[in-house]
Amino acid sequence: MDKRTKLIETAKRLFSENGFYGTATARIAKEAGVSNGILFHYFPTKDVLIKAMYFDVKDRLFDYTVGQVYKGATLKESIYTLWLAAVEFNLENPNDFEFIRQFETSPYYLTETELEHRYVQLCLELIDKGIEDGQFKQIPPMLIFKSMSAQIETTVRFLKMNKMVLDNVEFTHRLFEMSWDSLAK
Amino acid sequence: MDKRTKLIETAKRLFSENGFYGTATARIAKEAGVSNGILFHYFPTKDVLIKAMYFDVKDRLFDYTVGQVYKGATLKESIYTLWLAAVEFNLENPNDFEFIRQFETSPYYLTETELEHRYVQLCLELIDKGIEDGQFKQIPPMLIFKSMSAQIETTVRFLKMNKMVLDNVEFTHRLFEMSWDSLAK
DNA sequence: CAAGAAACTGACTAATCAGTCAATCGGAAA
DNA sequence: TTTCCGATTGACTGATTAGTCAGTTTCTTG
Repeated sequence: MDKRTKLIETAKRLFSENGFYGTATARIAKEAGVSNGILFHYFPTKDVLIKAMYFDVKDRLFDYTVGQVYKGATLKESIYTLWLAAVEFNLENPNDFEFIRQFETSPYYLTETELEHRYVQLCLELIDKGIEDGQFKQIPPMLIFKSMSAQIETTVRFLKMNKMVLDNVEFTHRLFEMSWDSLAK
Repeated sequence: MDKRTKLIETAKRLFSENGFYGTATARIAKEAGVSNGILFHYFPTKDVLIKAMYFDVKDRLFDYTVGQVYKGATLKESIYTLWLAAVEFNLENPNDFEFIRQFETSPYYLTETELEHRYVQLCLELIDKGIEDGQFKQIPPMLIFKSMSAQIETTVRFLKMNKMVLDNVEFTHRLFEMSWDSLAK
Protein backbone atom coordinates (compact mmCIF):
# COMPACT_ATOMS: atom_id res chain seq x y z
CA MET A 1 0.00 0.00 0.00
CA ASP A 2 1.46 3.39 -0.91
CA LYS A 3 1.94 6.01 1.76
CA ARG A 4 -0.90 8.22 0.59
CA THR A 5 -3.39 5.36 0.95
CA LYS A 6 -1.82 4.27 4.20
CA LEU A 7 -2.34 7.79 5.55
CA ILE A 8 -6.00 7.84 4.53
CA GLU A 9 -6.66 4.46 6.12
CA THR A 10 -4.91 5.36 9.36
CA ALA A 11 -6.65 8.73 9.53
CA LYS A 12 -10.03 7.06 9.03
CA ARG A 13 -9.42 4.72 11.92
CA LEU A 14 -8.15 7.42 14.26
CA PHE A 15 -10.88 9.89 13.29
CA SER A 16 -13.56 7.30 13.91
CA GLU A 17 -12.09 6.59 17.35
CA ASN A 18 -11.20 10.11 18.51
CA GLY A 19 -12.85 12.57 16.13
CA PHE A 20 -11.20 15.09 13.80
CA TYR A 21 -10.01 17.42 16.49
CA GLY A 22 -9.01 14.64 18.84
CA THR A 23 -6.55 13.34 16.29
CA ALA A 24 -3.25 15.16 15.75
CA THR A 25 -1.72 15.03 12.30
CA ALA A 26 1.54 13.94 13.91
CA ARG A 27 -0.19 10.91 15.34
CA ILE A 28 -1.69 9.94 11.99
CA ALA A 29 1.75 10.03 10.42
CA LYS A 30 3.32 8.10 13.25
CA GLU A 31 0.76 5.30 13.29
CA ALA A 32 0.86 5.11 9.50
CA GLY A 33 4.59 4.52 9.83
CA VAL A 34 5.64 7.56 7.82
CA SER A 35 7.19 10.91 8.59
CA ASN A 36 5.25 13.94 9.70
CA GLY A 37 6.29 15.96 6.67
CA ILE A 38 4.98 13.54 4.07
CA LEU A 39 1.42 14.02 5.25
CA PHE A 40 1.62 17.66 4.26
CA HIS A 41 3.30 16.71 1.01
CA TYR A 42 0.19 14.79 -0.07
CA PHE A 43 -2.39 16.92 1.74
CA PRO A 44 -1.41 20.60 2.10
CA THR A 45 -3.73 21.03 5.09
CA LYS A 46 -5.68 18.81 7.45
CA ASP A 47 -8.89 20.05 5.85
CA VAL A 48 -7.76 18.85 2.44
CA LEU A 49 -7.07 15.42 3.92
CA ILE A 50 -10.53 15.27 5.46
CA LYS A 51 -12.32 16.31 2.27
CA ALA A 52 -10.27 13.85 0.19
CA MET A 53 -11.34 11.10 2.57
CA TYR A 54 -14.99 12.05 2.18
CA PHE A 55 -14.93 11.70 -1.58
CA ASP A 56 -12.94 8.50 -1.31
CA VAL A 57 -15.66 6.90 0.80
CA LYS A 58 -18.57 8.20 -1.28
CA ASP A 59 -16.94 6.87 -4.46
CA ARG A 60 -16.55 3.40 -3.02
CA LEU A 61 -20.07 3.45 -1.65
CA PHE A 62 -21.34 4.33 -5.11
CA ASP A 63 -19.40 1.54 -6.79
CA TYR A 64 -20.48 -1.02 -4.24
CA THR A 65 -24.19 -0.21 -4.16
CA VAL A 66 -25.08 0.88 -7.68
CA GLY A 67 -23.27 -2.08 -9.20
CA GLN A 68 -25.82 -4.39 -7.60
CA VAL A 69 -28.95 -2.83 -9.10
CA TYR A 70 -29.93 -4.76 -12.20
CA LYS A 71 -31.79 -3.45 -15.22
CA GLY A 72 -35.43 -4.37 -15.46
CA ALA A 73 -35.92 -4.45 -11.70
CA THR A 74 -39.11 -2.93 -10.30
CA LEU A 75 -38.82 0.30 -8.34
CA LYS A 76 -39.22 -1.48 -5.02
CA GLU A 77 -36.62 -4.07 -5.98
CA SER A 78 -34.16 -1.35 -6.94
CA ILE A 79 -34.71 0.55 -3.71
CA TYR A 80 -34.35 -2.66 -1.72
CA THR A 81 -31.11 -3.54 -3.46
CA LEU A 82 -29.72 -0.07 -2.77
CA TRP A 83 -30.89 -0.14 0.84
CA LEU A 84 -29.40 -3.56 1.53
CA ALA A 85 -26.13 -2.78 -0.23
CA ALA A 86 -25.77 0.45 1.74
CA VAL A 87 -26.43 -1.30 5.05
CA GLU A 88 -23.92 -4.03 4.19
CA PHE A 89 -21.28 -1.56 3.08
CA ASN A 90 -21.55 0.34 6.34
CA LEU A 91 -21.43 -2.81 8.43
CA GLU A 92 -18.38 -4.08 6.60
CA ASN A 93 -16.56 -0.76 6.71
CA PRO A 94 -17.11 0.56 10.23
CA ASN A 95 -14.40 3.20 9.96
CA ASP A 96 -15.94 4.58 6.78
CA PHE A 97 -19.31 4.64 8.51
CA GLU A 98 -18.10 6.49 11.59
CA PHE A 99 -16.07 8.91 9.51
CA ILE A 100 -19.02 9.87 7.29
CA ARG A 101 -21.26 10.25 10.31
CA GLN A 102 -18.85 12.68 11.90
CA PHE A 103 -18.12 14.52 8.67
CA GLU A 104 -21.76 15.14 7.90
CA THR A 105 -22.44 16.72 11.29
CA SER A 106 -19.26 18.80 11.25
CA PRO A 107 -18.85 22.36 9.99
CA TYR A 108 -16.93 20.90 7.01
CA TYR A 109 -20.09 19.54 5.52
CA LEU A 110 -22.25 21.61 3.21
CA THR A 111 -25.20 20.13 1.35
CA GLU A 112 -23.81 21.45 -1.93
CA THR A 113 -20.76 19.22 -1.46
CA GLU A 114 -22.93 16.15 -1.30
CA LEU A 115 -25.27 17.20 -4.09
CA GLU A 116 -22.49 17.07 -6.63
CA HIS A 117 -22.01 13.37 -6.12
CA ARG A 118 -23.38 10.92 -8.66
CA TYR A 119 -24.60 8.64 -5.85
CA VAL A 120 -27.07 11.29 -4.72
CA GLN A 121 -28.09 12.14 -8.26
CA LEU A 122 -28.88 8.53 -9.06
CA CYS A 123 -31.03 8.18 -5.95
CA LEU A 124 -32.91 11.39 -6.72
CA GLU A 125 -33.70 10.14 -10.25
CA LEU A 126 -35.18 6.94 -8.83
CA ILE A 127 -37.25 8.90 -6.33
CA ASP A 128 -38.56 11.31 -8.98
CA LYS A 129 -39.75 8.33 -10.99
CA GLY A 130 -41.45 6.83 -7.93
CA ILE A 131 -43.35 10.03 -7.23
CA GLU A 132 -44.39 10.52 -10.84
CA ASP A 133 -45.99 7.13 -11.25
CA GLY A 134 -47.71 7.35 -7.88
CA GLN A 135 -45.77 4.71 -5.95
CA PHE A 136 -44.30 7.25 -3.53
CA LYS A 137 -46.01 9.83 -1.35
CA GLN A 138 -46.31 13.43 -2.52
CA ILE A 139 -43.28 14.63 -0.56
CA PRO A 140 -40.29 16.67 -1.77
CA PRO A 141 -37.74 14.22 -3.31
CA MET A 142 -34.90 15.64 -1.28
CA LEU A 143 -36.75 14.90 1.96
CA ILE A 144 -37.40 11.33 0.84
CA PHE A 145 -33.71 10.90 0.06
CA LYS A 146 -32.61 12.33 3.42
CA SER A 147 -35.19 10.23 5.21
CA MET A 148 -33.96 7.03 3.56
CA SER A 149 -30.35 7.90 4.38
CA ALA A 150 -31.26 8.55 7.99
CA GLN A 151 -33.13 5.25 8.21
CA ILE A 152 -30.14 3.35 6.84
CA GLU A 153 -27.86 5.04 9.36
CA THR A 154 -30.24 4.24 12.20
CA THR A 155 -30.49 0.62 11.11
CA VAL A 156 -26.72 0.21 10.93
CA ARG A 157 -26.20 1.83 14.32
CA PHE A 158 -28.83 -0.40 15.83
CA LEU A 159 -27.33 -3.57 14.37
CA LYS A 160 -23.85 -2.59 15.53
CA MET A 161 -24.96 -1.66 19.01
CA ASN A 162 -26.56 -5.08 19.41
CA LYS A 163 -23.70 -6.85 17.65
CA MET A 164 -26.05 -8.21 15.03
CA VAL A 165 -25.50 -9.06 11.36
CA LEU A 166 -28.04 -9.42 8.58
CA ASP A 167 -28.09 -13.21 8.51
CA ASN A 168 -31.85 -13.57 8.98
CA VAL A 169 -33.68 -12.81 5.72
CA GLU A 170 -37.07 -12.46 7.36
CA PHE A 171 -35.78 -9.93 9.91
CA THR A 172 -33.91 -8.05 7.20
CA HIS A 173 -37.12 -7.68 5.25
CA ARG A 174 -38.92 -6.40 8.29
CA LEU A 175 -36.25 -3.73 8.77
CA PHE A 176 -36.52 -2.72 5.13
CA GLU A 177 -40.31 -2.51 5.30
CA MET A 178 -39.89 0.14 7.99
CA SER A 179 -38.04 2.38 5.57
CA TRP A 180 -40.19 1.48 2.61
CA ASP A 181 -43.51 2.14 4.34
CA SER A 182 -42.46 5.67 5.19
CA LEU A 183 -42.20 6.62 1.54
CA ALA A 184 -44.63 4.29 -0.24
CA LYS A 185 -48.15 5.50 -0.85
CA MET B 1 -29.59 36.23 33.70
CA ASP B 2 -26.97 34.82 36.06
CA LYS B 3 -23.47 34.16 34.81
CA ARG B 4 -23.81 30.39 34.83
CA THR B 5 -26.84 30.53 32.52
CA LYS B 6 -25.21 33.21 30.41
CA LEU B 7 -22.21 30.90 29.92
CA ILE B 8 -24.40 27.99 28.86
CA GLU B 9 -26.33 30.11 26.40
CA THR B 10 -23.21 31.62 24.86
CA ALA B 11 -21.51 28.23 24.67
CA LYS B 12 -24.53 26.77 22.93
CA ARG B 13 -24.46 29.45 20.27
CA LEU B 14 -20.71 29.22 19.71
CA PHE B 15 -20.71 25.41 19.70
CA SER B 16 -23.51 25.31 17.16
CA GLU B 17 -21.59 27.71 14.93
CA ASN B 18 -18.05 26.37 15.32
CA GLY B 19 -18.26 22.99 17.02
CA PHE B 20 -16.91 21.96 20.42
CA TYR B 21 -13.28 21.97 19.43
CA GLY B 22 -13.58 25.07 17.30
CA THR B 23 -14.67 27.08 20.33
CA ALA B 24 -12.09 28.13 22.92
CA THR B 25 -13.25 28.43 26.51
CA ALA B 26 -11.70 31.90 26.63
CA ARG B 27 -13.96 32.96 23.80
CA ILE B 28 -17.06 31.63 25.52
CA ALA B 29 -16.22 33.67 28.61
CA LYS B 30 -15.42 36.79 26.61
CA GLU B 31 -18.62 36.75 24.57
CA ALA B 32 -20.63 35.96 27.68
CA GLY B 33 -19.15 39.11 29.20
CA VAL B 34 -17.55 37.37 32.17
CA SER B 35 -14.03 36.54 33.19
CA ASN B 36 -12.17 33.47 32.04
CA GLY B 37 -11.77 32.11 35.53
CA ILE B 38 -15.45 32.07 36.40
CA LEU B 39 -16.15 29.50 33.69
CA PHE B 40 -13.93 27.03 35.52
CA HIS B 41 -15.52 28.00 38.79
CA TYR B 42 -18.89 26.72 37.57
CA PHE B 43 -17.60 23.97 35.27
CA PRO B 44 -14.31 22.41 36.40
CA THR B 45 -13.52 21.21 32.87
CA LYS B 46 -14.81 21.87 29.36
CA ASP B 47 -16.26 18.34 29.32
CA VAL B 48 -18.34 19.06 32.40
CA LEU B 49 -19.72 22.16 30.71
CA ILE B 50 -20.67 20.18 27.63
CA LYS B 51 -22.40 17.41 29.57
CA ALA B 52 -24.25 19.94 31.74
CA MET B 53 -25.52 21.57 28.56
CA TYR B 54 -26.75 18.23 27.25
CA PHE B 55 -28.91 17.57 30.30
CA ASP B 56 -30.12 21.15 30.31
CA VAL B 57 -31.48 20.77 26.78
CA LYS B 58 -32.99 17.32 27.36
CA ASP B 59 -34.78 18.56 30.47
CA ARG B 60 -36.31 21.47 28.63
CA LEU B 61 -37.27 19.25 25.71
CA PHE B 62 -39.01 16.89 28.14
CA ASP B 63 -40.95 19.69 29.81
CA TYR B 64 -42.01 21.21 26.52
CA THR B 65 -43.12 18.02 24.76
CA VAL B 66 -44.56 15.81 27.48
CA GLY B 67 -46.60 18.64 28.93
CA GLN B 68 -48.66 18.70 25.73
CA VAL B 69 -49.78 15.07 25.78
CA TYR B 70 -53.21 14.85 27.32
CA LYS B 71 -54.67 11.91 29.19
CA GLY B 72 -57.18 9.82 27.30
CA ALA B 73 -55.57 10.47 23.92
CA THR B 74 -55.25 7.54 21.54
CA LEU B 75 -51.80 6.14 20.88
CA LYS B 76 -51.57 7.83 17.48
CA GLU B 77 -52.70 11.12 18.96
CA SER B 78 -50.07 10.90 21.68
CA ILE B 79 -47.32 10.08 19.22
CA TYR B 80 -48.45 12.92 16.97
CA THR B 81 -48.43 15.37 19.84
CA LEU B 82 -44.93 14.31 20.86
CA TRP B 83 -43.71 14.41 17.27
CA LEU B 84 -45.11 17.87 16.60
CA ALA B 85 -43.90 19.27 19.91
CA ALA B 86 -40.40 17.94 19.28
CA VAL B 87 -40.29 19.42 15.79
CA GLU B 88 -41.51 22.77 17.09
CA PHE B 89 -39.06 22.81 19.97
CA ASN B 90 -36.15 22.17 17.62
CA LEU B 91 -37.30 24.82 15.17
CA GLU B 92 -37.72 27.38 17.93
CA ASN B 93 -34.40 26.58 19.59
CA PRO B 94 -31.94 26.21 16.72
CA ASN B 95 -28.89 26.38 18.99
CA ASP B 96 -30.22 23.56 21.16
CA PHE B 97 -30.91 21.55 18.04
CA GLU B 98 -27.43 21.99 16.56
CA PHE B 99 -25.79 21.36 19.90
CA ILE B 100 -27.61 18.05 20.47
CA ARG B 101 -26.86 16.96 16.92
CA GLN B 102 -23.16 17.50 17.48
CA PHE B 103 -23.15 16.03 20.94
CA GLU B 104 -24.81 12.82 19.86
CA THR B 105 -22.26 12.16 17.13
CA SER B 106 -19.31 13.09 19.30
CA PRO B 107 -17.19 10.76 21.43
CA TYR B 108 -18.86 12.35 24.49
CA TYR B 109 -22.08 10.57 23.78
CA LEU B 110 -22.79 7.09 25.10
CA THR B 111 -26.18 5.48 24.77
CA GLU B 112 -26.25 4.81 28.50
CA THR B 113 -26.17 8.56 29.11
CA GLU B 114 -29.33 9.04 27.12
CA LEU B 115 -31.11 5.99 28.50
CA GLU B 116 -31.17 7.45 31.97
CA HIS B 117 -33.34 10.32 30.87
CA ARG B 118 -37.04 10.28 31.65
CA TYR B 119 -37.81 11.61 28.15
CA VAL B 120 -36.51 8.37 26.62
CA GLN B 121 -38.18 6.22 29.23
CA LEU B 122 -41.55 7.77 28.61
CA CYS B 123 -41.24 7.24 24.86
CA LEU B 124 -40.22 3.60 25.32
CA GLU B 125 -43.26 2.97 27.50
CA LEU B 126 -45.56 4.32 24.80
CA ILE B 127 -43.84 2.19 22.17
CA ASP B 128 -44.09 -0.98 24.26
CA LYS B 129 -47.80 -0.40 24.57
CA GLY B 130 -48.09 0.12 20.81
CA ILE B 131 -46.35 -3.15 20.05
CA GLU B 132 -48.32 -5.13 22.61
CA ASP B 133 -51.75 -4.19 21.30
CA GLY B 134 -50.63 -4.73 17.70
CA GLN B 135 -50.66 -1.13 16.47
CA PHE B 136 -46.93 -1.10 15.85
CA LYS B 137 -44.75 -3.44 13.83
CA GLN B 138 -42.91 -6.30 15.53
CA ILE B 139 -39.62 -4.41 15.76
CA PRO B 140 -37.36 -3.89 18.80
CA PRO B 141 -38.69 -0.86 20.75
CA MET B 142 -35.30 0.79 20.88
CA LEU B 143 -35.06 0.72 17.10
CA ILE B 144 -38.50 2.28 16.80
CA PHE B 145 -37.47 5.03 19.21
CA LYS B 146 -34.22 5.73 17.37
CA SER B 147 -36.03 5.69 14.06
CA MET B 148 -38.58 8.24 15.24
CA SER B 149 -35.85 10.48 16.62
CA ALA B 150 -33.98 10.30 13.34
CA GLN B 151 -37.13 11.14 11.39
CA ILE B 152 -37.77 14.17 13.56
CA GLU B 153 -34.22 15.35 13.08
CA THR B 154 -34.44 14.87 9.33
CA THR B 155 -37.72 16.75 9.19
CA VAL B 156 -36.34 19.69 11.16
CA ARG B 157 -33.20 19.86 9.05
CA PHE B 158 -35.28 19.80 5.89
CA LEU B 159 -37.59 22.55 7.08
CA LYS B 160 -34.66 24.73 8.14
CA MET B 161 -32.75 24.18 4.93
CA ASN B 162 -35.75 25.34 2.95
CA LYS B 163 -36.56 28.13 5.40
CA MET B 164 -40.00 26.66 6.03
CA VAL B 165 -42.22 26.68 9.10
CA LEU B 166 -45.09 24.40 10.03
CA ASP B 167 -47.87 26.83 9.09
CA ASN B 168 -49.66 24.47 6.72
CA VAL B 169 -51.63 21.84 8.64
CA GLU B 170 -52.16 19.59 5.63
CA PHE B 171 -48.42 19.50 4.85
CA THR B 172 -47.56 18.96 8.51
CA HIS B 173 -49.82 15.93 8.56
CA ARG B 174 -48.17 14.55 5.44
CA LEU B 175 -44.77 14.86 7.11
CA PHE B 176 -46.02 13.10 10.21
CA GLU B 177 -47.57 10.28 8.19
CA MET B 178 -44.10 9.52 6.84
CA SER B 179 -42.84 8.81 10.33
CA TRP B 180 -46.01 7.12 11.44
CA ASP B 181 -46.23 4.73 8.50
CA SER B 182 -42.75 3.41 9.22
CA LEU B 183 -43.81 2.09 12.59
CA ALA B 184 -47.53 1.40 12.24
CA LYS B 185 -48.63 -2.07 11.26
C1' DC C 1 -20.31 45.72 62.26
C1' DA C 2 -17.14 41.77 61.70
C1' DA C 3 -15.62 37.99 59.48
C1' DG C 4 -15.90 34.25 56.72
C1' DA C 5 -17.48 32.33 52.50
C1' DA C 6 -18.59 32.48 47.84
C1' DA C 7 -18.32 34.87 43.46
C1' DC C 8 -15.25 36.81 40.50
C1' DT C 9 -11.06 38.66 37.97
C1' DG C 10 -7.41 38.36 34.42
C1' DA C 11 -2.69 37.45 33.87
C1' DC C 12 -0.15 33.41 33.49
C1' DT C 13 1.60 28.53 32.13
C1' DA C 14 2.46 24.09 30.37
C1' DA C 15 1.12 21.45 26.75
C1' DT C 16 -0.37 20.63 22.24
C1' DC C 17 -0.78 21.08 17.41
C1' DA C 18 -0.90 22.40 12.34
C1' DG C 19 2.18 23.43 9.27
C1' DT C 20 7.39 24.64 7.68
C1' DC C 21 11.80 23.79 5.97
C1' DA C 22 16.49 22.57 5.06
C1' DA C 23 18.50 18.50 4.05
C1' DT C 24 18.73 13.63 2.23
C1' DC C 25 17.39 9.77 -0.62
C1' DG C 26 16.47 7.09 -4.79
C1' DG C 27 15.24 6.37 -9.29
C1' DA C 28 14.88 7.83 -14.15
C1' DA C 29 16.62 9.96 -18.09
C1' DA C 30 20.36 11.75 -20.86
C1' DT D 1 28.43 8.97 -14.74
C1' DT D 2 25.88 13.08 -13.93
C1' DT D 3 21.95 15.62 -13.36
C1' DC D 4 17.51 16.29 -11.97
C1' DC D 5 13.30 15.99 -9.37
C1' DG D 6 9.79 14.13 -6.68
C1' DA D 7 9.52 11.49 -2.39
C1' DT D 8 10.83 11.56 2.25
C1' DT D 9 12.63 12.84 6.75
C1' DG D 10 12.17 14.84 11.48
C1' DA D 11 13.49 18.71 14.11
C1' DC D 12 11.50 23.00 14.68
C1' DT D 13 8.13 27.10 15.38
C1' DG D 14 4.45 30.27 16.21
C1' DA D 15 -0.02 30.18 17.61
C1' DT D 16 -3.53 28.48 20.39
C1' DT D 17 -5.75 26.49 24.34
C1' DA D 18 -7.49 24.27 28.73
C1' DG D 19 -6.88 25.05 33.09
C1' DT D 20 -4.46 27.57 37.38
C1' DC D 21 -3.86 30.78 40.89
C1' DA D 22 -3.10 34.69 43.83
C1' DG D 23 -5.59 38.17 44.94
C1' DT D 24 -10.11 41.26 45.04
C1' DT D 25 -14.94 42.18 45.50
C1' DT D 26 -19.54 41.06 46.97
C1' DC D 27 -22.75 38.57 49.67
C1' DT D 28 -24.34 36.35 53.96
C1' DT D 29 -24.95 35.61 58.56
C1' DG D 30 -24.22 35.88 63.50
